[in-house]
Amino acid sequence: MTQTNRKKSRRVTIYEVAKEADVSLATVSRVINGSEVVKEPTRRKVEDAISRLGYKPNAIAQGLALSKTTSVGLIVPEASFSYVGQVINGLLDVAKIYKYNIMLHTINEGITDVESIVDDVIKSRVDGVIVYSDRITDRSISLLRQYNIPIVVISNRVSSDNICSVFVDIEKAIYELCSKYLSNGISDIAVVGDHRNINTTSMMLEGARRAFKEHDLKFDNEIRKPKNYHTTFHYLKDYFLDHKHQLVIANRDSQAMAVLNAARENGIRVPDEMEIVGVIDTKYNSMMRPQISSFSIPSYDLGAVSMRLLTKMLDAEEIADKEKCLKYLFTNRQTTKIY
Amino acid sequence: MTQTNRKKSRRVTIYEVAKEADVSLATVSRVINGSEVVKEPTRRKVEDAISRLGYKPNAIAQGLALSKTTSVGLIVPEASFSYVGQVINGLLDVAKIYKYNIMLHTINEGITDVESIVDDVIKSRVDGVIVYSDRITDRSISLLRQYNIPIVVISNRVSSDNICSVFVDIEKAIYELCSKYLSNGISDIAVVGDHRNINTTSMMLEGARRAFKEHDLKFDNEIRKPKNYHTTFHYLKDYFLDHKHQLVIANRDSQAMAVLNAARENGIRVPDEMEIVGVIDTKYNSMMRPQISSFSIPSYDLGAVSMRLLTKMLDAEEIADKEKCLKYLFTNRQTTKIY
DNA sequence: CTGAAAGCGCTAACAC
DNA sequence: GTGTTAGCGCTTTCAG
Repeated sequence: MTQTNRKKSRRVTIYEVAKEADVSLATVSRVINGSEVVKEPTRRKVEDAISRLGYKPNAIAQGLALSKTTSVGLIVPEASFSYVGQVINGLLDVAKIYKYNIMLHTINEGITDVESIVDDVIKSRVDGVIVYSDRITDRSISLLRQYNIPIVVISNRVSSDNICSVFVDIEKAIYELCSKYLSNGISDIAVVGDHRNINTTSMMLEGARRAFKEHDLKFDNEIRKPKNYHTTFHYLKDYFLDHKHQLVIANRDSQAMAVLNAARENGIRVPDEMEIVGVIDTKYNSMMRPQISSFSIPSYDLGAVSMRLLTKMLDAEEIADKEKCLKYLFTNRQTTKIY
Repeated sequence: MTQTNRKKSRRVTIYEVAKEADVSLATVSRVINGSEVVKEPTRRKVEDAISRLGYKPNAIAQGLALSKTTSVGLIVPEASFSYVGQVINGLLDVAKIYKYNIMLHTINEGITDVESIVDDVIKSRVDGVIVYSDRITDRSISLLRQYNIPIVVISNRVSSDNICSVFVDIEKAIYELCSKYLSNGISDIAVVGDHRNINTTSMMLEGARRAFKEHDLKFDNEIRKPKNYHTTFHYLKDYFLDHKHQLVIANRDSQAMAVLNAARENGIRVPDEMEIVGVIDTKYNSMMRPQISSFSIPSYDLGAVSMRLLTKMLDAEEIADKEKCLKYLFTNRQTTKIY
């Protein structure tokens, strides 16, 4: 680090570099943008000046000049970070590769209304937006679209002019699961509703209904329960007093855990008397005893693929498939006996 | 929404608003910045034009003009999002209030070196930075400081010219815990090392050592184990074959769970034969059976307080205490009998 | 109270 | 190859 001590604070600009290197600012610009036309000696002079001065291009000024910020907005639901975290990790890794920055926004029900987030997003002039929300309001999407900004929606199947989506076919997952159980003569199946993810819940229910219908049965075992773990747990403890399903399907890991704990504390043996399957897989599933069987939604990939898709949209590349459906697996652990 | 349909894409600028309202752009600027000096009728004209055109100020241009972006950089370690998520939530809520945007960066060991992140941060010209990392390199901090950008460090006690920090006194927490146990005649205490958080680990060890020293004992029971849950779990299962501590203290929730599972699967009764305490508390602690006793580090507050502190630094307000130590609590659950 | 004009730091034609 | 210059959209003196 042989950096001259500049006086307090003053950020060094392209002008100063130009003067230091005794060239015009255009040349400096060419160098920092890797233009091929600069002659080698000139380039060296400039690069020397840059490192001598510790110059870093001002992305804001670049953004203004290019009408391009190389940053994308990310909107995620608050709180449920253990799962969303994986999505974000995938997203950031890819963003890094393509040199995009991420502006993070969270939706917390009630407190931050979506409108105000969309407002911030628009003002910040990001090049694109990735929304991970179970229930995007058409309202906010259309607001975003008015500004003609490319959007990728995660976990919701939608697409149109400037919108792509990446998701997992939960309906099919649950359909297959239920079918398998029904074929084995097990038909007392319940699905735990997830208020924070209404859309996912309804996909789960649809999958169950379809499977039941094919077996000439009717599915109507949605356990509608309160919001978070504690209330869910207590609700279920009560509920299981007079409901003993053979299979219970839950969305998030914490819900599956609540089911498991409530069942066992009511003396219901898992998996002998009741089997449990989670949809979302986090590391906690295998830390429980018994370990909870679950689908493994590829959360990291959900993020990575979304970001990659967005970069394509931003480069105006041709997109073969605007609705990308990712594969899931089923991981059989200790709360199931049939699989 | 009575918004005229503008042609594709063209973002409306302050000039267009000015023309539409038949005033100068300076006046429009005054209006959007809430300047008091604009006469009411003029203001109305402008506001009408703004909503008619659906104008949103370009934050990038504002940023350039003001040399101020109203956005802050956030640097967090990758992955461990279930805990970090809470910190981020707190941070975002406060950021929202003070109208700051967050640019999210993650450090993933090996892949993204800190230098390149610092580089991005500087280029993006954020007004300030919040770093949540157990082990900030002095190198990167000093780089940031060269650019004279205010920094808040979470979970590490540091402060200087442009740096503040917010943390929890883990050393004291462990000291108190150990003291209590030692006073009760329990001295076979072990601390599980956390490779991802070396600094935290060393604070834990120091606390233990101090307590032991006061009882004229010497502490040297650090369980040095591999990185993630699975290997930790297997390592511990082996380890517990010939080590049966009376109290085991672990940092993250997943580690405490690994300890619990490994112990029980080796036939060690918890808490009768072995007690377990976690440092970080997440909802998963109380989903385990037995529920894991732990300190509750106020993660949300860690984020919220940090952001608030940063806003003060950015407003050049006087900061009474540059090193903010947050309170913790101990939550007694089912893996301890003494507390 | 409002308008004109000079930047903020950089890019991209367009000259030379 | 390299320099000149006109913006990108907004804020802020400084006049009037």
